[in-house]
Amino acid sequence: MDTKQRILDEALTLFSEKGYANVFVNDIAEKVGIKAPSLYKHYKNKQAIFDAIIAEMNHRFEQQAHTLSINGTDPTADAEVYKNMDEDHLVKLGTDLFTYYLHDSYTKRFRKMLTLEQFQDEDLAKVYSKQYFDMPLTYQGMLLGLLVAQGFLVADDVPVMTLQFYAPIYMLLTVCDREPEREQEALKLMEKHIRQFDKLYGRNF
Amino acid sequence: MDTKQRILDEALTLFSEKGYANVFVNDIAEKVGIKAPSLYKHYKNKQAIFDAIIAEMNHRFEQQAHTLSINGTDPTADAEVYKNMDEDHLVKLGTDLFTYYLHDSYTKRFRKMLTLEQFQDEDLAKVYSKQYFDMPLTYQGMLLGLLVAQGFLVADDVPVMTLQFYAPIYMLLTVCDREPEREQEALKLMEKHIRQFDKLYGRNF
DNA sequence: CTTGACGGCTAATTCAAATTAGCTTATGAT
DNA sequence: ATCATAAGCTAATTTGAATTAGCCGTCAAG
Repeated sequence: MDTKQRILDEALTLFSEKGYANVFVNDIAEKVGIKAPSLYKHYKNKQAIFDAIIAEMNHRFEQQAHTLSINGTDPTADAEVYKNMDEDHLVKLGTDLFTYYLHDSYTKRFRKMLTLEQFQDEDLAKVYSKQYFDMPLTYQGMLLGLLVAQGFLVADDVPVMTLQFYAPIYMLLTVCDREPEREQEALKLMEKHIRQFDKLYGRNF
Repeated sequence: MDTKQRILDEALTLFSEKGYANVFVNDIAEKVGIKAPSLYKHYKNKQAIFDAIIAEMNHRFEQQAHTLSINGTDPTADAEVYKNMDEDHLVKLGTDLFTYYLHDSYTKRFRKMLTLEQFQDEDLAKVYSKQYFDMPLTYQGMLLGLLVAQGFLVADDVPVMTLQFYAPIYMLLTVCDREPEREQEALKLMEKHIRQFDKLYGRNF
């Protein structure tokens, strides 16, 4: 990886741990293995580093949204997968989602950085909500909607059902971001949550 | 309110909006209506202001925990209240909880400040988790447990049920902290969530 | 009625962090 | 071969925020 990219990488790590204002260009340079003034050969200033990270993040998010919407708007593709879904599959779905979000290096650092910067301006607030509230609800809503269509789940209000599926997962994720040592506890609770969710929605009510 | 307290108050407001590092003692002084150096007549330095806020927060949290545990460990008190609970009562319970947490000035500012500072050190992380994860689950678990005991709800795993009740409320709260203009949307979703929750747990499964 | 401490002010001072200046070396294109 | 550029370095410089020094008015206790 070239220096320019490594700067973004190390800066992102630091920003996600301490927040923009608590990171000094010196810290970033040190991690990269160069002196602070050399950073300015690559970026105009500290803010430009932050902006570049946000730009890259938006780019990745867009790609992700694009991918999801391609898969998502082609019900036949997913429908096959979920044709004979059962509780264990649903648990795996949730657990994989959780584990991916929790451990994927970019995902994790972006999320933590956004957590710390979300109140700085409206744009960041919107990005956060979109990425961790609206999009998951939309996407998972499509999946769960499929399961309803398949007769695997029963619900008269899919958006609310989706909220009830996702919110506990989201909440446990934020706990683990803060206290990584609680991951096992969180995973256990999550599995119980999904099994219970399946029982609740798995039959008529 | 005397100056010493007003400093804490204005500082808390600013910290909750911009985070500790982005607030200058000058800003605080200005809000209080004095010059920066005068702050030092009341607090040793900027950090001491932050510490005093945390101390006050811990104090309030402890009082709250104490109050809750008094009411909570006396089932007869709450049992009466929930004897003839119905769906509308449950909606009111959740809505009140949500509205209180969202609008109470101290609660809101403490929560937002903790959100921004939660990764700074382990203590703050623990306080956050305790206050917004463990305690609500414990306390609401007791309430819901009572409703189960009354036969109003049915569940074999109360902790998971509680998570499913609380997590959506928590998540909608964080959305509103970030984008206050979404409050109405959030309230509507919340009401639907609770009604659905009641339907799900209101009969055997 | 005076004195001391409380709380405010202005004018420094300090200090750390961001940024700029200007030199050096390597390297790839002409 | 040389020259332009990229990318590093050290040594300033700038800036701005926190803090300290030291002065002043008020007021309550003696």
